[in-house]
Amino acid sequence: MPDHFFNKLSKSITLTEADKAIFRQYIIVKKLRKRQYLLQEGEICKSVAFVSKGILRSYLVDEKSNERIIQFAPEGWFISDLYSFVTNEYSNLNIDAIEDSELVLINQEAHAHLENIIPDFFKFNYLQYRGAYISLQKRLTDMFTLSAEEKYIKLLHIYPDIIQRVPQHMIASYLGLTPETLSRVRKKLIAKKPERS
Amino acid sequence: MPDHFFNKLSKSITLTEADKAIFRQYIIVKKLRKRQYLLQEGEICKSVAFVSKGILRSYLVDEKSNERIIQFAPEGWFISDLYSFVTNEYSNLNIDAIEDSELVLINQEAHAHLENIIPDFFKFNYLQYRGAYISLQKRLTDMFTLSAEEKYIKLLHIYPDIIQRVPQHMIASYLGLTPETLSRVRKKLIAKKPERS
DNA sequence: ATTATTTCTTGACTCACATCAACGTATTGA
DNA sequence: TCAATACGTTGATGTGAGTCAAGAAATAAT
Repeated sequence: MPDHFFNKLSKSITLTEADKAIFRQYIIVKKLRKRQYLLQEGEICKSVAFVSKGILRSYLVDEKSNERIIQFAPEGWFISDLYSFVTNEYSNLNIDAIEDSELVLINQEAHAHLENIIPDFFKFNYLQYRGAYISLQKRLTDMFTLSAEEKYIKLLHIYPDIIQRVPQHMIASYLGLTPETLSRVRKKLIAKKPERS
Repeated sequence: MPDHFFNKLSKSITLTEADKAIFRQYIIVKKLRKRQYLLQEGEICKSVAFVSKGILRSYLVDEKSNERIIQFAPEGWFISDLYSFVTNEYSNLNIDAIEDSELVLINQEAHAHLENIIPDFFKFNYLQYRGAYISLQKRLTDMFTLSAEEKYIKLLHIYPDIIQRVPQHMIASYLGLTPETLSRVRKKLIAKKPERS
């Protein structure tokens, strides 16, 4: 089951068979049904999840109980509330499955231990965080700079796959729009550049 | 001059005198006058800057030639275009000094080399990136969730020092507001809760 | 199969913030 | 010291996206 996970690691670092054997001792494979929570606000985020199948989302719920999606994680991605994971503070994020999914979980102790005994795993996380920071910065400037339509088009180019798989109102939430606005944006776009059949 | 820099590192990792001696071989101390550029868009970001005195900003300029401030870096902070620094692609960011400033520069080669020979420096950067990612995520959700007034109040609480030192229109730009809007927000706030003398 | 639930669309209306424009006040610099 | 430039305020007006409400389509559940 964790093959997909090992493949992911192998893209950035060198993993020996011995390393894999160690990993297997510490990781937990878990399935999640659609709509099932991995983390609920108020809990402490005890593990990082690698998605080997399916797709999850992290989001927070504001005072008016609107959901704000922070991140989608389809297969090959990691998801967690890093803040809570690192500080052991209560999370204000929710993470749940959008489709039936399969995960590889690494809990706090395992994560720290693995980083210690497998230096390349430490390096892997270094690269992950650095990369995540860089892309989040891009996203932030886009959110500032772009109109609703431009945001949607950009997402369409960067993650066409996610747009296919995820309900439209979640896309809207991720982009910081209302479902109504996104619906109108799409209508306008379809009028401009009709679907080829 | 790089004392401030060493202090900063020492807060997260252990630095021996030998380590410091190595650092001194690789770092460059540089002064920047107010309004002077450290990086201009179209260049490749060749170094990471630690601010030991003064304050810098990174920003991008959109089609309508509005400035969008990404980050302020007062003393004790790092600034660079990490994307360009890591990938060697052309930067679309500008970095300049808001006040006369003093920097410690570490260029790409030095940075990579120092990470190799001083494992704790590697660890330090790991922590930096991780922390930067976490706080950027908070900022992103704030930008989505909060009104102009709430954004300003939040900034006032988190970085009161920066608000004191930086022209108001730059605060507006950082918050994704126009100077006019910020001016009106402040007027309203002062009316509500008058300055104590 | 048909009810229930979730998701998407459309229209009418509102509003927070942007834009445009003019002017007052600091700061800076030869 | 007196332009010049940078910075901040205020008012009038515009607009993109939100809100509210109602119904249509699609999906899921029994």
